[in-house]
Amino acid sequence: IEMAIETLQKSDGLSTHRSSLLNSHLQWLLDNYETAEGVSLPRSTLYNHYLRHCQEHKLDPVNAASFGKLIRSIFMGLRTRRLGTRGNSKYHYYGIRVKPDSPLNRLQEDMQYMAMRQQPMQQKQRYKPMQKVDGVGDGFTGSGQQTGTSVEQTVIAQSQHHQQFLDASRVLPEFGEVEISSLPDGTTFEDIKSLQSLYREHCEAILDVVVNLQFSLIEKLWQTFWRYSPSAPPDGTTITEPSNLSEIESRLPKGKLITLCKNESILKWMGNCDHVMYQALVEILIPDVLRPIPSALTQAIRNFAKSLEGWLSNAMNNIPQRMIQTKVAAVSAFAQTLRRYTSLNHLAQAARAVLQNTSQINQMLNDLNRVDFANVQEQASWVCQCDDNMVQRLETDFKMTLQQQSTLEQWAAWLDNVM
Amino acid sequence: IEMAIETLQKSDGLSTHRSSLLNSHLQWLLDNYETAEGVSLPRSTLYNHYLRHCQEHKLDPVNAASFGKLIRSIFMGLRTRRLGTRGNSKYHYYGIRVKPDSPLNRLQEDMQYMAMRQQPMQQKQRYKPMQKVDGVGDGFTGSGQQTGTSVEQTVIAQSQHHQQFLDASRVLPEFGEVEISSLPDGTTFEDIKSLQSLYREHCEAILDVVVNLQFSLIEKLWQTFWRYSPSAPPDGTTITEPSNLSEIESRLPKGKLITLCKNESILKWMGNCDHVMYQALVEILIPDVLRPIPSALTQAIRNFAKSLEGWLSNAMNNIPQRMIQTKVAAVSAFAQTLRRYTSLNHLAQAARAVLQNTSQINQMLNDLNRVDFANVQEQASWVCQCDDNMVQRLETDFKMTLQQQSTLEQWAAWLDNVM
DNA sequence: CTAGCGTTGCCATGGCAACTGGTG
DNA sequence: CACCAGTTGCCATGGCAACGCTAG
Repeated sequence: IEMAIETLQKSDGLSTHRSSLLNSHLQWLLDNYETAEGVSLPRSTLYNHYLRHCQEHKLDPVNAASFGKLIRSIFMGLRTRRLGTRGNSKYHYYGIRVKPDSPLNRLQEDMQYMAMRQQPMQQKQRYKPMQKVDGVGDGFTGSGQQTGTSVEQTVIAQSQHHQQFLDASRVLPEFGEVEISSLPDGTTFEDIKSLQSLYREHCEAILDVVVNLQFSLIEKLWQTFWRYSPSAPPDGTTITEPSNLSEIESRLPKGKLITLCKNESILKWMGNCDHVMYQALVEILIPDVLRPIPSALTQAIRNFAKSLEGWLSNAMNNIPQRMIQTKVAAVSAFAQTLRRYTSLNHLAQAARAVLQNTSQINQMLNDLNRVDFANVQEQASWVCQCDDNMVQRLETDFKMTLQQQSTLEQWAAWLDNVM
Repeated sequence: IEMAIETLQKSDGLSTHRSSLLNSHLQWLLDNYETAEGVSLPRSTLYNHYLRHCQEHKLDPVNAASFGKLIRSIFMGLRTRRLGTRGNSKYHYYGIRVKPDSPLNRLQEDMQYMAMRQQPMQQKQRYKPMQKVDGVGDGFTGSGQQTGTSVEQTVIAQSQHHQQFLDASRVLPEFGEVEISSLPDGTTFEDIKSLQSLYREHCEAILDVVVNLQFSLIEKLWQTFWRYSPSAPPDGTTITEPSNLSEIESRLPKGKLITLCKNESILKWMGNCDHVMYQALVEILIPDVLRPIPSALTQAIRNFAKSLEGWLSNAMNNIPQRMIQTKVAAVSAFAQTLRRYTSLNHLAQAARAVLQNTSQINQMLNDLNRVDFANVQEQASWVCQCDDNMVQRLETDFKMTLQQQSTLEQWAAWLDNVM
């Protein structure tokens, strides 16, 4: 609103000679961001958006520090905060947000990752608590404040955009049948059939929400399936999903479920199912340990992993111990795997950075020596007794050494050899 | 003086429970540094001193930022400056210096380097301008201000400390004889002998000052040898070294020197001598391209290299062109080599840092996985169908992969193989 | 007068330690 | 109450650009 004034003032005061460049950046910033109280945006996010914008428009970007100056000169009164879990704090601009109608809202950094995964979105309406999109980001968006970029929001915006289908029933391998020796007392073969299909659908629903990264919905799914009834109903539990619950209850009453849970064969079968499902989930969340994963997603996954065990054991509070133990053990292993994979992924990214750095330094070295070689050839007569031919051989040799990603020690050996 | 107050106040206000630690650091700081106007100290120097002090006293050091707090709480009113040549600026504390009587004055950071080079010091009094130690740091201590750490000062303090001998005549290889076909007009065989021995001594003197890193003295040496007489004597040239000059003049008059300089054989011979000498100098300055060299020394060497050509051509202003050209070409090549080697050294250090970083990350990875393997073995039954044996084999395999400094790609292959 | 260079202001980012609010 | 974890103040370091001086 009143920023137009600042804008003009700024662009007049500073640019004049390179106004085209600055104005382009400026316009883009004004088009996509606005001041807003109480919200913050990670600096890196903003800067990355800017870098992408520059790349797309073939502008050469300024560095982060200068970009910071620009931002602060446009959006006055920005404060700085450092948010994130302990030891992972990131710098944020506090007092700015992406404009609600900005294309950046659907082109978040996670997009590239989600796009690489071929498998968005579109949930089948199954036994899933109906929940508003903007009511979800409750427990796992970092430390819980509005950072302006919730993974779930992003992803969901995307799913609405892409409208692609992913059929959980196709992704999730078959579960196999219960191999039961004798029916438990008071149950029929039909009940077992019901359990099988119900559990299959339950697992597909879980897979659905995981595909959509709506991790927090899992808790509700579990509670629904395991007929969770809080020992002391805390507040007005607005009868959540009566339809789903009653449908489930009609297909397999809670009593029978509990009976079946005590059966050894059922236990074994469900363990196998979980195994299959969790493997599928890992595949979905981290299809390739080496592929970069946006840190927001990593964080979300780790928080997810942290919550899993608690959710499950809580949801199953009325189920026989044996079953709880089996399933909680499985989910713990799953959580552990998620933690391990995200750690590995993180390390892989770090390692990649370091290696690229190495390459860059080698490249520098190479360049430096290339430049020098002209000179070396002049000096050849006095530096050593070698002729130009020799020097060129050396050069080739050197390049080869570089290309094979030589370690410093190999390089030392090479130098020793030469000098 | 009035800092004792600050001291007590500080140590009372802050420490109380870990007073021993703080007081130790504090006492050391107060013993070795004092506020002083108009001088600055590189922060890294100060911090390195501190680190050494901690190492020697088995105290665990605080990080640079916290150390900064400490310093500023003790020496009030420190300002910060960034000094150094363009692109090489370093942060300094402005308003503090090493106490004149502090042992740090003779134990500067360069010591470790000088100690590694086995070859200090003790100059033979040859045709070298007598110069006071504290009058030397004129042209190459960075940007010339008093940074409190002149390489030359350091080195000389050291030489006085070590009192070791290095005989330039032993380090410098033999020069060989002049192979002359016919004596130039007006010269005798004796003159040639004189030139040979004079030049040999001259070169040994050069080697001496280079060993002592007193680079700025070289100019005077050249001027003396080449009978430099400024076209317009600028100011009261207080008859510098009349003894040396007159001795040289008596052994080989300037006229004969000039005559000899026109002789092709002499030219060739002197070129060879220079070649030998410069190689020796390179050996002395940079005996091992891969060994870390303190940045102050690198900088000094580079400045030295920058000055060389100018000094020589200026000193030889009364000498025949042909000789000047030959010798200036040689010294240029020498300067170029110095530049190249210092660059290489710098890059080597950078590369080493990067590689160590890589190793560290690999180490982390290794640790992480080691921790995990206990867990993995529990999970083995469900994560995959492999038994513990298999897991252990994997672990070994993984370690091997790490040890061979695998690149990320190799590592990727390994992971692919496993997962 | 211009080009080069040291210096410095402003911004970024990151570590540590102190503070603080929620939790067993 | 102790403890944990997010937040923030203070300091470090480093890049870029603007400023001012000096030498050609």
